[in-house]
Amino acid sequence: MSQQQFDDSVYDKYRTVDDLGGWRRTHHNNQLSASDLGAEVCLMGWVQFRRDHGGLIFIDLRDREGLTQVVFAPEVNADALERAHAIRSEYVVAVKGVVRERPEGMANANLVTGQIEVAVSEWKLLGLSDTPPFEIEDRVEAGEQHRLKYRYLDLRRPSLAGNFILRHKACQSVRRYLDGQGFLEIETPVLTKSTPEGARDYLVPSRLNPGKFYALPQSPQLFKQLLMVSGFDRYFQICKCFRDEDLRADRQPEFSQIDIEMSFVDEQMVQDLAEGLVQAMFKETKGIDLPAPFPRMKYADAMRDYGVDKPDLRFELKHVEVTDIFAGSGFKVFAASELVKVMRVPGGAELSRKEIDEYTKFVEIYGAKGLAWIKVKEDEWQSPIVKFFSDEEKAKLAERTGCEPGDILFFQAGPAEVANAALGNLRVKVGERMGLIDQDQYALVWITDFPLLEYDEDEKRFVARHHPFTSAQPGQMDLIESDPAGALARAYDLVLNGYEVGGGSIRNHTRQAQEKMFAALGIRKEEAEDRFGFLLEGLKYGAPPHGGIAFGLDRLIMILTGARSIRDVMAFPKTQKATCMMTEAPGPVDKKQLRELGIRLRENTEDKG
RNA sequence: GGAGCCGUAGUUCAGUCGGUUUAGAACGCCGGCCUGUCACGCCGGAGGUCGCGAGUUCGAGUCUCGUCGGCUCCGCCA
Repeated sequence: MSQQQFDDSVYDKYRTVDDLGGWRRTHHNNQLSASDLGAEVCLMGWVQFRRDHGGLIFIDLRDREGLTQVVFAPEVNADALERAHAIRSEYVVAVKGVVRERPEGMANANLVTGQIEVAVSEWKLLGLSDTPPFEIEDRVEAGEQHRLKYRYLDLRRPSLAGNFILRHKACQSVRRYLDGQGFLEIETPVLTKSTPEGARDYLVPSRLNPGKFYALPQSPQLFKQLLMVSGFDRYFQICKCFRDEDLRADRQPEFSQIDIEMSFVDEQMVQDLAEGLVQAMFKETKGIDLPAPFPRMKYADAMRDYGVDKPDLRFELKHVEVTDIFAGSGFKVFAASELVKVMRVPGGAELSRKEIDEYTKFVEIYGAKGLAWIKVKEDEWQSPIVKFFSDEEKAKLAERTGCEPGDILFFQAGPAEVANAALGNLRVKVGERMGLIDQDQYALVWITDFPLLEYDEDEKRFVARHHPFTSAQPGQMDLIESDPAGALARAYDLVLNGYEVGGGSIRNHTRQAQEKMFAALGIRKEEAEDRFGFLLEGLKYGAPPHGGIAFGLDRLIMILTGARSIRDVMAFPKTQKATCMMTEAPGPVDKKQLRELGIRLRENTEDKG
């Protein structure tokens, strides 16, 4: 018999109750201390551990707050002890008893309640439990497959439960802070209109309008802008957003956003507000005082120094551009490249050949052809490529990088996009390897001055880098036509430890500017009217200058809790194939439902009913 | 759309070059003993479609192909 079994008779035998019988819980399991000695208390919770000594039984009783040891002793109630032999892991019990000090030397320093125990005078079995499919403990991590199928059990683990307690506190701090700043919390529709520009939409068929579909919002962007036209002045919402794209450790198809929009503001005002919000969140969840203002970095500088637009500033390892040094070099690989960058890693000469080979494989993921390197030794440069360099090139390289014996230099050469991505991501990997990352540090930075547009090779047109409602920087509106790639946006991202945790912009608040933007994106007038007509219409009637920001709540909580995945801060997350292991969503639907919606499935598509 | 890692007892894993018995360990589970444990301890026990399907081979947990599932990443994510 692998699983413990029980039937209805167990309820009778151990006197399971159907209700509380008037019992009232007096404390959570983290609350009792030496100051409660002698108090008569009633605790309820789940059985974490049972230590049955025959004549004496200890149970660690768990609830979401913590553990308390309760003891069944014959001198207190022999009958209660006798019945307690049947208690098993995860049974739900209620106990009544007196708080008493543990015997001399028996305190448990690992437990908040370790000074005391509750001597059980009476207890009730409130619920039985099968043996759980995995042990509900922080020490043992079950496979994700099991954890997601039995998510409600996984959520009992203190570390995971703690993530949600922190998440709750963070949300409350946001609401308190924004309320104090004069914001109104207003809800926007979840059933809305598909505006296929950007991510794929989740579609919802309309029964009353056969052949037509709602879309779930990728963000409440247009609604919040129109709330500014309404005159609400300052709006926020903690809302679900939906994007039908592939998943990552930090990306789920439905996720939560702290969505903010403000009227009569510029970039500085939105950023000031955002900094105050993040400060409040850190203070109230972790007790951390973040210094403000957060540093600013231009997009172009981030790309130049770090190769990515979301640099992890907990450590240095800046890139150095050396394209010019090798412009006419005899080393053709470098000479012919659009961009040549070097990353000096202090002390990196200790890296083994095996590690360098792994890094080479790593950068190939980003399209790099290879990974050139130089180990700087006292009297020589050890490297497979240095023999191709002239003395002048070597001298300039040494001067530009400031390299010293014991360092390693990593090179990337190629198209700028590839070289940046490869060396930028390698930077993080090497930073971890060299122990440069302080896990307790929170490095925030605003990335500003993004390009407004970028060329999309697949669509053969320019697309908005942020979104099409972002305004161009003052005086740059005309660039949209003359030099689309050169125009800068009034957009800003907030980056925390290498994660984009927020992004926003000042919007186009005139119809003219917005129409010009659509034109630059190759969206015809009729098309713009069809898709965004309600926005353009709204902008006709006195739209105030406005802008805002949206924070990725899940990512923020992930970083605050130190979770490795966004899934660990979402109660019921989806798998990489966007399915739910617990409910088995998405699932087939009845033919009747489809008929009502006017939808017919392809012959080979699975259905039922 | 693509690349990589993984799938063996309820769970977490080990399983060497394809060959030694009945595929192991730990935890959990079941039974017994136990009055100061706290991941209690001691004794005993049960528990396996090696994800699934083909193939190679005298012989497959191990090799090959396919397939399903989980994870990480590239593309994608205004």
